[in-house]
Amino acid sequence: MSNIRDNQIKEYAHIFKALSNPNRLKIFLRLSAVCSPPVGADELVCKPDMRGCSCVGDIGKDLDIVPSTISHHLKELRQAGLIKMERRGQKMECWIDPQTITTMGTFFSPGE
Amino acid sequence: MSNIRDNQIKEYAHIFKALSNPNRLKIFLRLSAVCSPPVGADELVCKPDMRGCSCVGDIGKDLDIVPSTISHHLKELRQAGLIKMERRGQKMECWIDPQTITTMGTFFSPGE
DNA sequence: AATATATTTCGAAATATGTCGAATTTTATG
DNA sequence: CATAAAATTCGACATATTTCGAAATATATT
Repeated sequence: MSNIRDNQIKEYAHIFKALSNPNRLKIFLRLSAVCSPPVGADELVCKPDMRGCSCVGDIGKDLDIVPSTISHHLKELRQAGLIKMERRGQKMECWIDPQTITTMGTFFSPGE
Repeated sequence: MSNIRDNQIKEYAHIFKALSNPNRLKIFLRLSAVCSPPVGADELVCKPDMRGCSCVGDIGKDLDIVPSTISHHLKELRQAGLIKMERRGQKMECWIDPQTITTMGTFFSPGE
């Protein structure tokens, strides 16, 4: 009894759930403000003047949360489709997925 | 240690949490599609051809959820600022708060 | 290879959530 | 006033979430 609309609703609910935790929302906003998406297919970049901004450890220091918790939250954001992640050496680079943000923008303005 | 930005983040998180449950999201979308805000200060209206659309019982029948649960969900949506409610006789009229929707629209398009 | 750094995985514990049914409250009607 | 209809409140229970610390894994450096 679960049609397509039902699945879409679950997807949106998933995204909202990912943003429903204040700490996860903070992480999201931090990434939003600071990081840009990868420029090429294989190459990831953060804004040069903000190097290292998107790593687990640094986010954790900012928010005073232990790495294991940050890792968990990032996983949730990723599974909801809000961010992307890729290992770069020891560190884990993560950035906002602009696709999903665009989709969400239209959600709250169905009129036009 | 909680500044203004921290409170704003909590408010947004509250809104996202309200929409994070599939059933609550369905209720929200149903109200979105069907009801219009009150025209005057004291007068509430639903679209004429959809009369009765926003009552607890009717929503419950649609979603196959008992009234007490619907009531609970509506309370959450209201407390998050997403909907407004007012008694009209035995029934409870509820409608989307357009103010909050507008606010949410800007959340996902900070650029312009 | 040994050590250091960064992250993830794995319990575990406290708290929160979703849902129901029963009882209560509010309003309408005979 | 007695009964019916609609909604809310209250307990209860199962499940989910948030967070941490310890242990494991991945990568870099000496």
